[in-house]
Parts: sequence; structure tokens; C-alpha cells
Amino acid sequence: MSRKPPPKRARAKQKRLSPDDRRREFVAKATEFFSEEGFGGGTRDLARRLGVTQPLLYRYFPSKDDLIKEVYRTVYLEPLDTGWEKLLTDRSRPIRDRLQEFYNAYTDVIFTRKWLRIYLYSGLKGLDINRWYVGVVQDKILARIIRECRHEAGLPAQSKPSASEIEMAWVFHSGIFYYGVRKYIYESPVLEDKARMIGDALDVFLAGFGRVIAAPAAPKCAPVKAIG
Amino acid sequence: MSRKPPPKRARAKQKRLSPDDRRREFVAKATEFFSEEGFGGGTRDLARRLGVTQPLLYRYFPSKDDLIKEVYRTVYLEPLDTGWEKLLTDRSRPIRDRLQEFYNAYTDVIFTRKWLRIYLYSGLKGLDINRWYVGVVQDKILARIIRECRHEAGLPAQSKPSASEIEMAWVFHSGIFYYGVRKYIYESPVLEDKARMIGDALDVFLAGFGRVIAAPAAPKCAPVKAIG
DNA sequence: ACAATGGGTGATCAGGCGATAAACAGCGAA
DNA sequence: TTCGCTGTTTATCGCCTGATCACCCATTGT
Repeated sequence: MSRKPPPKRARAKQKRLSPDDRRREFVAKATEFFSEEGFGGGTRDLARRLGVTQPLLYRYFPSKDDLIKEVYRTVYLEPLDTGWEKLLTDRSRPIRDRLQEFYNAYTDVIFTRKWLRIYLYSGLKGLDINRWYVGVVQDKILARIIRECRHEAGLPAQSKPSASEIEMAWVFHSGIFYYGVRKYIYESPVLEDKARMIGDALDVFLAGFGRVIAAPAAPKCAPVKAIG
Repeated sequence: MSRKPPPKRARAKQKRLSPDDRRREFVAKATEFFSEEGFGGGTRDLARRLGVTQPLLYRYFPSKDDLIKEVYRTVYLEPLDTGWEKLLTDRSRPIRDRLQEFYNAYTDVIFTRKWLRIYLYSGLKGLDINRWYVGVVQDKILARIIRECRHEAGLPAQSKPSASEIEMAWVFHSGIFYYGVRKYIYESPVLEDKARMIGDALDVFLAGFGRVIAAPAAPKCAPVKAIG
């Protein structure tokens, strides 16, 4: 009766993908799905969004948890390894330019609803991969920024930045990061000009960092000599 | 056989609480529970932690969702209304002292695993109460800080801070806030001396703010005259 | 043309979920 | 004591979840 006429048409529409590509497609769509619903979202809803039935997921992934792990991997690797080291340490350019360009690019990648939500969800789970990422940010980004700032301020180089220097870099970095959280997760109104926000944050940080580092216990009116 | 002898003893141990107190106790423990498990945590597990059976919850709360809403209310109201206005606007004291004392106290309240986790979970849900809280922070805290900073820098008062000023205050505030996230949610190692972190953040912000505000489009070596 | 292969589906299972109803237990008033 | 009230438990319902199995059908190699 209502038996479909041969659904070849419908089949024909979906282009043939290699198994690996199909799998990657699943992971990508699953990332979107879990970013909205949280990892408590059901496999049936996910399958519906993929346009397939739920048992099919288990042909590509042994369990929901394995699928989730692969979502983590792709999300956490996405913003990494795009030639920052050279950018951050290229002393032929003013430090402010380098940092502005870096944060413009970095936030272009991570300031999406999808990325930020997956990141926070996984952070709340206390996953190892989250701590690993935080460590990468600290070692590959913040430590370098500190080193460049010290160089800029004419301070002696040191192998490892001090704990309080790292902390200052974290406070600076987090301030920028949280702009994305406010905009894409809380959906609060923010200053629309992202580059302006980064620029102002940089100006405040660069102006303040030199003074604080140069005079660790100084009163607030210490002479400015570390910068300029 | 293993039927308990009259459990009067066990009953006697738990002190009689008024229904309202009992209810409050439930909400408090539920807050702890949900902060660890997320709001997907089961009512049976919650009841077990309360030392009662699951249906009893439904005598005190019509549904799980109502219980959760009350958790939100208590959590979001906890850090509010502790006389900040006077503290922040008391111009008889140096601004740095005021801000240091304020952030010491504010972070004493919100830097707990419980508070931060509930806050982030509810933020991810996109709840109205979250946007409301963000608005309160902006109006009652950040706008005042900006006003005091402008005053300190000898700049003319204005009824409303500009969007970019608010944004700078957000970046500053978020930097401090995220210290708590890193410590209590990601459980990353952080600078142990919280007051030092706040102090450094303040020094950077106060030193940088004046320069940026005084010379909006200035190069990075503009003379420092707004502060000091 | 035809069997084989493997992507895809319908039916289903066991378990956990939120929620409800009925039974029970302790306590103060009559 | 006895009644009734309130706090608490036992038993249970319907639903949804992650996961599995047997089956189907389309493409492909020969």
C-alpha cells in the first residue's frame, strides 16, 4: 500500500563516501550535536540528525563513549599546530603586532559555539585531555609570550618564567578567552569588534606587565621605565 | 531474621528539623550533588546521598526540575549583596585597596568547586538566570569599577561607561574569574597565592587602563600621564 | 548473470530514569 | 487507648537509553 516505490532516488542522492570519510562525517556531525545537547544527548537523536538509524552508529563506533572520545580528539587538536611558534617569536616584528595577529587567528578558530561548548563540557568532566590542553597552552603559548615580554622590557632572559609571571599571562589569556564564552555560550552582548577587544587587552597587558615585573613590590606610582 | 530491632535509636540521632529547614537541607545537599554529577545525575543517587529514599524528594519538590531551579536560585544569590557598592565607591581609600579587598572577598565566595561547577553547568544550558547574573556583574561591579578608574585617572565622569571600557573591565574580571575555573574545575596547578594573583592582575589593569583610555589610538610608547 | 560482501534497517533486550500510588510508622491531641 | 496527621518507605508504572541481533538490499568482482 504505502510501500515506497523503489527508493533508488533517495539513495542516489547521497554521494558515495569512502568508509573513512563517512566515519569522519559522523564525527563532525556528532561534534555539532553534542555541543548543543551535551554528551547526555541520545544516540537516537544523533542518528536522526545524521539521517540514518541508530544501530548504524554501532557499526562505526563500538560504543557511544568511543564516539565521544573521537569528538574530543578532533576538537582539541583543531586549534593546534598552525605555526604559532614562528609567529610569536619573530623578533623582527613588534611584539604587539605579533600578539595581535596570534590572538586574532587563535580566536578565529576557538570562538565558535561548537568548540567552546565541547571544551567546557569536557572540562567539567575533568578529562585528562583537558589538562593536557591547558598544559600545551601554558608551555607553547603563555611561556613564550612571557619570554618575549621580558625581552621587550629589557629584562634578563631566564629559562623558565616564574609562577607569578605565568599567572599574569593566564589572567591576560583568560580574559580574552572568556570573551568567547560570554558571546557564544552565555550569548551576552559583547563589544562587537573582536580585534579591538584583543588590541585593548594587549595594550593594557603590555603597559602593565612591564611595570609590575620591573617593580614587583612597588607602589602604584612607580616610574615607568621597563616599557618605552 | 534480619528485621531491624525497633530503629528508634537511628531515628533519634537525626535531629528534628522544621519542614522548611529540611527542605533547605535538601537543596543544599542537592547543590553539592549536582555540582559533581551534573544535572543529569539521577534522583535515586541524590536520595541515597541524602540518606532517604527517592520518592521522598517528590514530597518536597514537585519535580526534579523544580529542585534544580531552587538550586540555581540559592547558588546565584549566594555571592550577591554583601555591601560592595560602599566598598567599591569609598573614595576615601586608594582604588587599588578597594579593588583588592573586593576581589579577595568576591573570590572567597565563588571560588569553590561547587559554585563554579553549578555556574558553568547552568551557563551551558543558556538559562535566563545566567544572563541576569552576567548583567548584574556588569552593572553593579564592572560599571562602578570603570567609573572609579576614570575618576582616579582624572578623566571626566560620564553617565555610562563606553562599550570598549566595559569590555576592558570584562577582560580584567574574566582573567581573575578563570583562575578559579583553572584551579577548581580543571584542577590545574595555579599560583597558590590567590591574593598575589589578584594584586598582580590589579597592578597590570590599573597601570594599563589609564594609558589606554587616555590615548585611545596611541602607539605603545605614549607618555604616562593619566596615572600617577 | 549471480553470488558475495558489507552498509543499512527493524525489532528487541535489559537497565535506568522520573514520577506515582498505596502502605506504613511515629507522634500529638482527644 | 485510639484517632488522625505527617514524614517515610515499598512497590510499581511507563518511558527512554545504550546496545545487540537477525535480516535486507545495493553495489561489486567475476
